[in-house]
Amino acid sequence: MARKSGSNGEKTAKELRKAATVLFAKNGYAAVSMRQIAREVGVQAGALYLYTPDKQALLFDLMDEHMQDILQAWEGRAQPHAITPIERLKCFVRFHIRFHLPRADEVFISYMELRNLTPENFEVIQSARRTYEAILHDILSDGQADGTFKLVDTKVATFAIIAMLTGMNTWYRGEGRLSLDMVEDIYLDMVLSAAGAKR
Amino acid sequence: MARKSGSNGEKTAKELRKAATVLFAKNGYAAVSMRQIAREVGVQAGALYLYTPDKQALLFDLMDEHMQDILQAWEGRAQPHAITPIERLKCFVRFHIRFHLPRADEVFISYMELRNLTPENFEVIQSARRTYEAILHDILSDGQADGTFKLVDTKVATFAIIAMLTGMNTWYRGEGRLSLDMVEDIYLDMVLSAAGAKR
DNA sequence: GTCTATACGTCGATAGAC
DNA sequence: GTCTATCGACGTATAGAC
Repeated sequence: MARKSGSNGEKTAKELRKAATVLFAKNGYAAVSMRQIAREVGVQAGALYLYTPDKQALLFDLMDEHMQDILQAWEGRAQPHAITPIERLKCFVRFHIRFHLPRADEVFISYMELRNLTPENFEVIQSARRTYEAILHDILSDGQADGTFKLVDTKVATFAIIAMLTGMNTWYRGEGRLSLDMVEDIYLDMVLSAAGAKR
Repeated sequence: MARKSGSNGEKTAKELRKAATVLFAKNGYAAVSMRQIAREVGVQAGALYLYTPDKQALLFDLMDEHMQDILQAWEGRAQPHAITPIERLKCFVRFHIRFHLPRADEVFISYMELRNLTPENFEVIQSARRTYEAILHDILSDGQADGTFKLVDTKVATFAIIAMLTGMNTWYRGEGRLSLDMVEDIYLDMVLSAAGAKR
């Protein structure tokens, strides 16, 4: 990375976020130093403090932005109001996969670095996560009520389905034998079956 | 923790492993210092190096022992040879849940601290994990072959089911509204349905 | 906006007394 | 088997020059 000169504030701010995301995901928040991040950005460590009050705020901002992005992306998705629970569930599964897969680093951080947040910051992120889980839970509850789904417990099913879907990030790489469309169909099939819906 | 005097080697060794497990799980390997661990054990930091050559070996030993424990527990489980794929799958799900739930710290470490292993140590742990995943994959393949299961892809299903089951560790606490037996039944139901098996 | 220099603490690991 | 003392490196964060 070459040194910069002159005014680069906006660009540096963006590069800082990107470098921190990559390094935190790869090595973990606690194992990454501000000096490492600065080296990646191409500035000295002290200059980073023009863009973040401290390292903790940097982590929190990355996680908070990620959670806000998810919720906003869901609100503004293409299909605003599917009719049946089964269509809504399909819509959710596709959304989850398509949103999470291209953001492997952000997803990884948001799951792995929860324990490195201060209690106050932790609560904010957890609250956003609960909001997201509630989206799926509402779908399952509605489908359960009208007989579309046959679940023993909708709350457990919410956790199970999200864990199953997010787990894809740990193994899927675009270069493998399966295209994104194929994987999407495979997970759709398993989720609908797990929910007790006929296909 | 009270100070010790006299010969306590064996006891200290065990306490070291326990303290490291708890602290690594709670705060992360990189964020925990040898001094913290020593304080928990009740000795000075230097004394820890009688029991481990360095911090990395300590992490690896914990993870390796955990993986070996899983594999040995599976080999020596009560039901040595179930007949049908469906019974074998039920057996696996019950085993996974019953083994992982009481070992929340070890499971957490084994998933979260992979990136803090040296490449050589990482390969050892990954190999053990693949061995474990192959157990489930064999069951799914056999059931697929004889028509018991209806899966689009048994490899993806292996990842999906393990992620779903292990995800339980992130939310289940014994004090909630659901007993272990109930949760086991809920997950059994979802796994069998996801595999396309009739109940 | 970025640099250099630095304060000050803590880290992993070792040496040698007991 | 454990202690105290210590080494050299590195951590976050700040101050002040340019």
